[in-house]
Amino acid sequence: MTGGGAVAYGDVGIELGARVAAALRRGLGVEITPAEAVIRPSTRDGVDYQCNAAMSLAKKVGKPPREVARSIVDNLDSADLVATTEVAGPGFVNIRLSDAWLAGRAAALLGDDRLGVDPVPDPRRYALDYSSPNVAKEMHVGHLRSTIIGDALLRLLRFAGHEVTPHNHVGDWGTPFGMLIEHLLDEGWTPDGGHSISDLNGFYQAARAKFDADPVFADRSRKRVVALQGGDEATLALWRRLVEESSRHFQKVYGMLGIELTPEDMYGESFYNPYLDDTIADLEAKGLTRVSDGAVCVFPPGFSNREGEPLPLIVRKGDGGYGYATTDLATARYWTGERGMTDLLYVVGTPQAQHFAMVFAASRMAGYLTDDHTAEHIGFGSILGEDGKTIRTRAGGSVKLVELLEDAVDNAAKTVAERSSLDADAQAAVARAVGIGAVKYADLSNDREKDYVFTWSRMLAKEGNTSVYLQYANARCHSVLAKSGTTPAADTEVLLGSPAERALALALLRLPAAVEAAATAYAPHKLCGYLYELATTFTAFYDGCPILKPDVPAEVRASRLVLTALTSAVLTRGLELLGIEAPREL
RNA sequence: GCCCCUGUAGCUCAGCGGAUAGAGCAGGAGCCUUCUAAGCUCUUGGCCGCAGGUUCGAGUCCUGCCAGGGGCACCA
Repeated sequence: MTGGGAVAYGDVGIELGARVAAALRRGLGVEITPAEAVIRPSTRDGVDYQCNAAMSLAKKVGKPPREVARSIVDNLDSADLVATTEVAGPGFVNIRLSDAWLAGRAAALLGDDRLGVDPVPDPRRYALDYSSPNVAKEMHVGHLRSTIIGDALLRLLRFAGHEVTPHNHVGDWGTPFGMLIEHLLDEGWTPDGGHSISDLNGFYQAARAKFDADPVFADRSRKRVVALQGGDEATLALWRRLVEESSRHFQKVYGMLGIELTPEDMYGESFYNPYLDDTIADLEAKGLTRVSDGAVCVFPPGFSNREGEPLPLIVRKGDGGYGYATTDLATARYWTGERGMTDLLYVVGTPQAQHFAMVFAASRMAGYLTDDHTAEHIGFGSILGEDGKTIRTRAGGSVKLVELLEDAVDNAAKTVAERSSLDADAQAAVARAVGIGAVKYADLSNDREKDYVFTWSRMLAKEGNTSVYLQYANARCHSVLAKSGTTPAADTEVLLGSPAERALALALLRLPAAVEAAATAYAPHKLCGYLYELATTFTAFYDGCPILKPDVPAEVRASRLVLTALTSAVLTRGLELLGIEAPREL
């Protein structure tokens, strides 16, 4: 018996939970789900998993917790996978898996592309909003977290078995474009191209400066906004050039970061422009709007302003223009209505929490979100400098993403040059993998909702819980595998003769639980934590269990090579889910 | 004033209502004629902000307080 139904591998905890649930049904006539069996990995010596269900069930069943635990143990039909059980403390059931089952389960992972992770039985259709840079502005550290976290979630959710459509809510519309286009014309641009902007920030700042200093220019700019929004073709042509120019910059950054977003994923503010009037008309038709201080508003219940009065979501401003609330409502309506998505995710900083709460509330009032939909603001904290304040350059400006990434790669290159014996090209590739990986891992390994302090020393750290540690462990795997001159065969028997081997097999089987935890909580750091544990477990194995030494028996050597190959496969897959490269050699 | 988030080792952080709260960094002591020392082993270091409550059991849930951050009508 290896689990029930379609579940071929899955999570060991769920498997054990199912056995415990059966035992409770058999022994005490109690019905619980496998999850309610509260199976947790144990940190105690000689114990692999513990079941904590007995204590909470005691009252319901009317028996002392230890007696419930005793009943679980006595009725457990698990001779195939459990070696020993014991009732301990107030009513814990300590479980040690059988070596044979563990070995068999580990061996079965070889050649399994999904490494034991079953696709979710109930796939959802996600629309995932992330990155969201602004046209005509260089990407800065403020965009880093949304981009990295969003991309990791895209990979994680897809691997978990969901359908995910990313959409990049680029800031490509609004009043600033009047001045930007006028400035473009002053610079001699034509709609036909042949121009480029080497310094997007400089371009924006120059336009801004002229707007502030020159009333004539400011006036032209305002007229240009009207022309743009009125659909003037010549103006639109220039606007498109500006968007293209910026898009080139975004793609450069995405390329450096290894982000999967493409120009096809761009659903900028302008995209929703044609939907805005209709959305407002729809809200009005449903009687959800009220004019307040000249603005058309929706008042979702439960929100109040400084004076304790109802807080509006402004759908049409007093001057007739649209705010971001309008766009966000149209966005929700579009992705659920026209694209049939079931779950909307927005990877946007936590300061926007109230805004999204209001947009979701209004979307439910309008029926854009129903009981069949979920909408979630995937908030994240700010990146702080070492002074605990929002990170800035010494000059007080925002830190450019390109420069930050180049610094990270340069720094990695120095270390690579000191330690690597690879040729120059390969070293450059490794430096990119290590440098970019370090930036991403430093971000992803923290709980995304909290602010995190950015320090170069930690971001570029080569020790401890870092991406390099994982990459290094993986490279060691590949090194051994290459030296072995063989490829572990799928039917190789896995032998767990030492605690280190056993611990490694156990760790390898925990990928499904890690993926599930990370995907359901939209929390990549949970996967990071697991991968780091796996890597430390492997390193202990690597340290204590010779693989290729001459005195190692052939069957032990073959088994250890399987464990090594599996470790590499899990690390590589895990890093891929985080969007981090796993070079075969460092 | 109201709402949201955060407070865990010197620092940066994990911690799923469960047993003696874990990592990394920094500090201390060791380990390379041996598969990658970007590594390993050992070690020092905790009134989990404070006070109550719920629970068989609370860092975790509830209430109050303190401290820090953020948000609170036409910028997104």
